Amino acid sequence: MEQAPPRPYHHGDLRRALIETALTLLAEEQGWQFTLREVARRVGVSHAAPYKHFPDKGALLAALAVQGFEQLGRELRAAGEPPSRSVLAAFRAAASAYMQFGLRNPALYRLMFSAEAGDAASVHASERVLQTLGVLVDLLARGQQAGVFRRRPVQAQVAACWAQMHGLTLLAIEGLLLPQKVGAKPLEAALATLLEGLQAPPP
Amino acid sequence: MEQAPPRPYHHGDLRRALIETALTLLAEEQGWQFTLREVARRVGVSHAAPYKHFPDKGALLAALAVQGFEQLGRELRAAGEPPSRSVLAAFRAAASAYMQFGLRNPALYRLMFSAEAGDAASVHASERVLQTLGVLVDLLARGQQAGVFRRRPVQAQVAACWAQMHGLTLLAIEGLLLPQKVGAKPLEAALATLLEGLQAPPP
DNA sequence: ACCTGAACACCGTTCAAGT
DNA sequence: ACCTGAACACCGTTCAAGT
Repeated sequence: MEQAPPRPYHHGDLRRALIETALTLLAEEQGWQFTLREVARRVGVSHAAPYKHFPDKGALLAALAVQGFEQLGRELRAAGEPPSRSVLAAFRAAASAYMQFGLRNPALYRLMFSAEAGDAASVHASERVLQTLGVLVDLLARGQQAGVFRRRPVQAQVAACWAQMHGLTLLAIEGLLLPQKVGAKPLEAALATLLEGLQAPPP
Repeated sequence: MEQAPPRPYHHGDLRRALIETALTLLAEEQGWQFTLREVARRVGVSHAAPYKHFPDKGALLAALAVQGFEQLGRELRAAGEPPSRSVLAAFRAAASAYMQFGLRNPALYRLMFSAEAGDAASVHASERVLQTLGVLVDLLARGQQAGVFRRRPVQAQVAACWAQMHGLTLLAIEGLLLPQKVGAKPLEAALATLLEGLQAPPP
């Protein structure tokens, strides 16, 4: 007798199916308030099955957050690793990619930084983020050497940039940066203010 | 017969008691995941009683958020309304007060900007915030006239400042701005970067 | 090894009924 | 007017038992 292909019960990889369905629900429900039972239902599996792959709901959420950081890291590198552009252009591109990731995946972005979602999510956030922001660190260092950025401790500069992008992204997600209230192009304008703080004054 | 004093059932103002107990729980649980039933239990009332004062849990959370915005507004005004200081000093004080409010009330601060907590919370956030940030608008306008700030659209500047403070506050709350990772005094350093972007260069 | 079904201790919310 | 008690339809999580 031939061995049946090792497709365990349903589709061979429940873990991945759970993560993908959870990502869908995260986007649909605009948050991590979706239920584990609903995830199981959609995947077509009993509500107890997920517990064979994740110790609890928080662990599943943490897995989503990790995916988010990896994706964001990829997009930042794609935007910031310069194919012969100026440091400034690369920096702008990276900052823009960061904010657009947040706007395209609002619920995921919030989850990535949400201590409320069971802590697990943000436990490793710290390390993941600093990896993710490596592109910015490089650009700031190069920009300082090229004389386009003020000479300041890079760690402090990257913290300021990160905070600015994080704040803008979240405010934009919540719809609090509406053009009527805050000027025509809030994201661009805020980025310009940030750059004025980073750029070295002409000698 | 004397009328008994109109203390309805328990302490005369269940609504306020619910809000105050909920604020305590919000701080204790580090988030709005506390249960309405637990609030009722602590107040000493049946779990159905809150529904006579709030249509649902989201409405109670919204009331907490409103309280938060009012408190933040008061603290900003106290810090920023200048008893004869320089615009720059007043601005620093206001920014610092903003971030310290967030660090002192992390769960409340998150709730105030949390669309997940039933939307109701952030529905009015937008208007409340712009009121709250009025102090900054004034300071930026005065600073521009005094020549200490770059002449830029004030709405764009205030958006940039707000985003910076919001981002710093949230990152600090999540513990992602640890000095080891990001330099000695991340908040001060980021504020300095912000100010370099706002301040007019010497002529 | 991987999944199911029943069960436990909870929720948020509703509603008739009490004082 | 303000609150209670029982009830409904859910959760997250556990665990013996199935294949």
